[in-house]
Amino acid sequence: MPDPTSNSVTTLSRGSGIRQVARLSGVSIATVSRVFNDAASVHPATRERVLEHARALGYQPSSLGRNLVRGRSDLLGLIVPDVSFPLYGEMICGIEAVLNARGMSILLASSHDDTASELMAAQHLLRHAIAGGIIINSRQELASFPPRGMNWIHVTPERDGVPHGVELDNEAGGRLAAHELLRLGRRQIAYIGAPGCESVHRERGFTDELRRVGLTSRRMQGDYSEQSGTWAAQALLEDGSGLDAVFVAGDLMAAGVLRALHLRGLRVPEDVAVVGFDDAPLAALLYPRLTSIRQPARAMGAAAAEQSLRMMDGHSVESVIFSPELVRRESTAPP
Amino acid sequence: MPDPTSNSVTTLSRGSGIRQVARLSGVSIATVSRVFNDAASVHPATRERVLEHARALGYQPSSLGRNLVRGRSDLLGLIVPDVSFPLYGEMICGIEAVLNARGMSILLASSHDDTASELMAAQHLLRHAIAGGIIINSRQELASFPPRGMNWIHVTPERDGVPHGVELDNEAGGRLAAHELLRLGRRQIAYIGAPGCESVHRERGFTDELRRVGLTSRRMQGDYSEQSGTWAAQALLEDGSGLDAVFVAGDLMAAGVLRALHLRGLRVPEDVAVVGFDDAPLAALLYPRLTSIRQPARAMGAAAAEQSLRMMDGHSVESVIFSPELVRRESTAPP
DNA sequence: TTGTATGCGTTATCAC
DNA sequence: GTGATAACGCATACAA
Repeated sequence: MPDPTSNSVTTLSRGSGIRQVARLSGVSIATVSRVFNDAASVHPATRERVLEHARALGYQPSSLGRNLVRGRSDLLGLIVPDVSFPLYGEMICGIEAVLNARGMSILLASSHDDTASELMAAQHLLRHAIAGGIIINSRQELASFPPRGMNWIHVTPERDGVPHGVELDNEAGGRLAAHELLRLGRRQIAYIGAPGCESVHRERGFTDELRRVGLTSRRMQGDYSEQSGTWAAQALLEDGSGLDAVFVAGDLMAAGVLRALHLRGLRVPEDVAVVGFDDAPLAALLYPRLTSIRQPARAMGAAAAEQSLRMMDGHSVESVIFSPELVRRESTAPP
Repeated sequence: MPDPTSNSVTTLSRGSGIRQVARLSGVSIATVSRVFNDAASVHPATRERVLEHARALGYQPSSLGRNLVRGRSDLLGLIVPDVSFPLYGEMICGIEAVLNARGMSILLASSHDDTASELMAAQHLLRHAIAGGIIINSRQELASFPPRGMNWIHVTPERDGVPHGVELDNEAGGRLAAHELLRLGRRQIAYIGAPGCESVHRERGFTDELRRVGLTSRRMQGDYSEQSGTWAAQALLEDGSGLDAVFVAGDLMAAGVLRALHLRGLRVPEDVAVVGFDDAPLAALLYPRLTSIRQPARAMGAAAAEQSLRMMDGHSVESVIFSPELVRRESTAPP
């Protein structure tokens, strides 16, 4: 075996390694390792000496080496459809906060709402021996997706009846919207939905609540875009059957609805009340400020991270369900 | 030395390793490695055989091992003030797209606009032997910050006169706004700024352009929040010296300006024209839709990633300066 | 309390 | 074209 210090030049050239610290401190690398994992017993004097030399050399233990020997990295893999979507950004913040407290960080990948790239992303993350994984709004079959060899936490509406991680109680959100609109005295209410099961659940809660007082609602289908909100609202207005409130499955679409109403010369909330969904930052900036069903994205992200941490530690995890909240703003009022 | 295959159970338990593939294929691990780095000469038949067994075992080379021996990981460290800020999200998307093409991914950290946590984040990333680093809107002294041992690409307005990476030509943005407002026939123009050098540069370009036609502008100071935009606009309106256009340093503040104008019963754009800055997604959703100076965030992110890649490959990098673009919408028109 | 020695999964340098 | 084998930087079981 070659002299452990013989290649110190190489090592130095890419930052000081554990060996330089050991050599200068007059101890073995094992002791240095112990100091930095402040686990076992190290003589206070020795520890001081090592720490001092480490500081002088600017030594930091390499995560690469540490993770390799541990067989698991200190990274959490995160797959998100699109980082630039505001709600996902919030979730990421929540995740990061929890992770930082454990000295871990996020390895980021985007799925672009595409099954194939989602799968590729997952495999890529797996190669890095991530300690855990979180997938936001996966497009895959929840039951079969997690490629294998590790468990993922899903942040997504319930599907396939599979327990999976964290979700929002979308039905409760729908009920919240209906309840508020009814409370305000609205009676001719419409729902504007979008593809995906979130929308289905929101609508179910909404119509259930209306049915309790013997009301039904008309419905239109959009695609979460502003434009589709405008179109849907226009269609609703055109058949002239009367409309005094509309519940929209997303804030972006709601922005389109507000515009259509305004173009038509209708006042919000006087003539028509509007309730959005998500409470994206945007909601508070629209004119009039949009009443919306708040999805606690940051908290949901944090919860997902905590579940993932539990899973890493070998504990069992259960699905945690978040309750949405009604945020009253200017777009709703009595007629 | 123990039999290399003696610990195959351990290895298998955490996913198949290079050794199982080698053993089953009847070749040495060196050959397997060669197959997956499709570099050197491997007999086509051998390659086929190895690939087949690898697929059957679900083998993927471990990034941990690979990065360790290479002394550098395939991760790019990214420090961003706040992931949930829309413009940063766009940049991240741009960065990711470029990185994916190289099979690299993003190691994410947040600075929360705080010097101390920014430094900690950088050190944390460094421990992971990141191949490169990008810092968005660093709070540090550009000249001294990059801790040491590696070079970072900064995405930030020019400061300290240090070349650093990618930036937006904020002065040009200011000129663009002024030019448009003048072209439309506006003459009583105000600027609403905010702390930081971006705002200073935007204002400089703006006033320069006004000066060319012998005009000056009034100014107010906000802090990029909607509320501050409202206050600034109200202050502008109250001293009654006339106002027919306002250039605002950020879209969020511009939203506040629109609201203040509306509350005052002034029509936009008929009475007062408004130009924002950034062209955040929000801009197109306000009422009226906001004319704004577009900051090509996605392209800037991509450029930063490309510069970082160049740096990793040992090439020199130069600062790349992006030109903003005027996006005309409903908030501007002739008086 | 400390040192020695081994192995983590991979790449790369030599031989053959 | 292929196989040994030495690193890579670290943690840890075991010996001292």
